[in-house]
Amino acid sequence: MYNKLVRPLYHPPLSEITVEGILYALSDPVRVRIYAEIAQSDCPQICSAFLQVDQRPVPKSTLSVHFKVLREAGLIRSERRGVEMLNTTRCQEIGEKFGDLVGSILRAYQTQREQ
Amino acid sequence: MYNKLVRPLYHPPLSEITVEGILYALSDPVRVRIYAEIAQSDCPQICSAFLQVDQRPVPKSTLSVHFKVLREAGLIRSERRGVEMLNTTRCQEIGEKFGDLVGSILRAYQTQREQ
DNA sequence: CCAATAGTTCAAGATTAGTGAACAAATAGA
DNA sequence: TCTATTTGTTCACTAATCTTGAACTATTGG
Repeated sequence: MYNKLVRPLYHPPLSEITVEGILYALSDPVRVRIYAEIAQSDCPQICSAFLQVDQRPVPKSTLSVHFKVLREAGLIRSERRGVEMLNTTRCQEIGEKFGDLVGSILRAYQTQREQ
Repeated sequence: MYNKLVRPLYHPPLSEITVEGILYALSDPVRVRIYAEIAQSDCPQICSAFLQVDQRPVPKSTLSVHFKVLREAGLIRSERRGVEMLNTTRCQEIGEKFGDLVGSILRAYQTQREQ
């Protein structure tokens, strides 16, 4: 009956995380919003928490792709719990490698939103 | 004889410069290389200085597009002098608006290149 | 089991990127 | 004033990437 397979999620090791990958992932307004929300929250966030971003609906297939981009850029870690996915940031690892890169991106977006 | 027109170059005002535009522009390895070179040089750089980037040839139509992306993201200013274009960064203006965003991106790329 | 829920995959259309060839614009030299 | 040369832009076409509805997988609760 079923013939499609859901492949296990890929999380790149720190050595494979690149600046271009991070910048690309965060150059999309919806993706930064998602990332920023996960980063500032103290508990893991599930994907479907973002079916609306900035009052706009995000189709769930699109949302799935956004999470994949963030994950494969090395920005987040996704872990299945039951029927949901728990998403957390990998900001500590990235901080070790790239210093305050991600922090200054988030601050710049914050500044932009305030204007 | 001629029927195509070269439009004047557009430089967005500071108010139109966005974080997403900057991240997108700098998420391309060739473009950051160009930008970094312009930023660290004390004299304006001409476009054709980058017909080779990282030992690889860059077609000049492609190069023209890269400069356009950097320019329209607000990262550089291009001024024609004679037959050449002089390119300089707008890092001071951007710094006023977005703090150390661009600096930390360049540092992260530098770190990456050293590994 | 079955229904419900959360997320992924696929496929098709839309959008964007890369580039060779033709062109534009400026200049230097005759 | 031509003409050749140099630098960069524009166009048009192809390739690559993005978006998203529909179908599917996976897990759980009843």
